[in-house]
Amino acid sequence: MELTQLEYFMTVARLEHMTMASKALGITQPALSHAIAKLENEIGAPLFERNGRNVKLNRNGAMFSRWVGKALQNIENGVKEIENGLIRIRGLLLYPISIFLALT
Amino acid sequence: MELTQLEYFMTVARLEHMTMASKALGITQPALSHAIAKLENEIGAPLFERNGRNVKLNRNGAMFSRWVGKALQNIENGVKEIENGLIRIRGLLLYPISIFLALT
DNA sequence: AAATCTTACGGGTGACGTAACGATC
DNA sequence: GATCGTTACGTCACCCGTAAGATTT
Repeated sequence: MELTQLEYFMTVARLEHMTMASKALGITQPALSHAIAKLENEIGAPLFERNGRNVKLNRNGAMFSRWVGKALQNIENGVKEIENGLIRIRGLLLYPISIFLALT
Repeated sequence: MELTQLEYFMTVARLEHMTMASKALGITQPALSHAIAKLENEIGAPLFERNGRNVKLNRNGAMFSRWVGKALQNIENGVKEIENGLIRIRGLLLYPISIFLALT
């Protein structure tokens, strides 16, 4: 299980449509279909209901998406916190002067 | 950024030692070193302090590890919830009877 | 010199794209 | 028959392992 898979999963979950999700993600739809199938395989249970025309989260998928949403949010927060803590001067990432002084 | 990278990161953060972490993860140490460097590159800032002899989380790494820990926990919870909600009969994953009855 | 991390480089696996198929309305 | 999802298959990128280099004690 990898983060790309999980982002694919969240996009399909939100749009409930493989083709549209694949376009939103910038990959082809077979690739997306395959990735979702692989994820379901790894989890050991299907996450969507297929009725031939569209896809929709089933009970497991709904539960899982809540946790995955939190996980992706946490990672995003972590990255943001680092980005906010640094300042960029002439292409170099440096600590703000205030923090630098506090550390020395 | 991928989940494997993040698990590598957490292991190195915990053990503060590339070689031991690589053994714990079952990969070679150059591979781990490379993976960590790649992660730091993607984030845009170093996450560890190197003093030639060992590695230790720096300020950014410490912040980031807190968020990543939460994220990995979230994903683990999601998988667990699915596993606990299902019962396995003759190789098939099925809802427990109680849930099945509640839905019908 | 021993231990540790980093850089260089080559090979095998897997993700993705194109094509063909299946199914539903 | 049009639209959408799945399966088949080949290619290219990337991860990892082996080897060599750099650095600290």
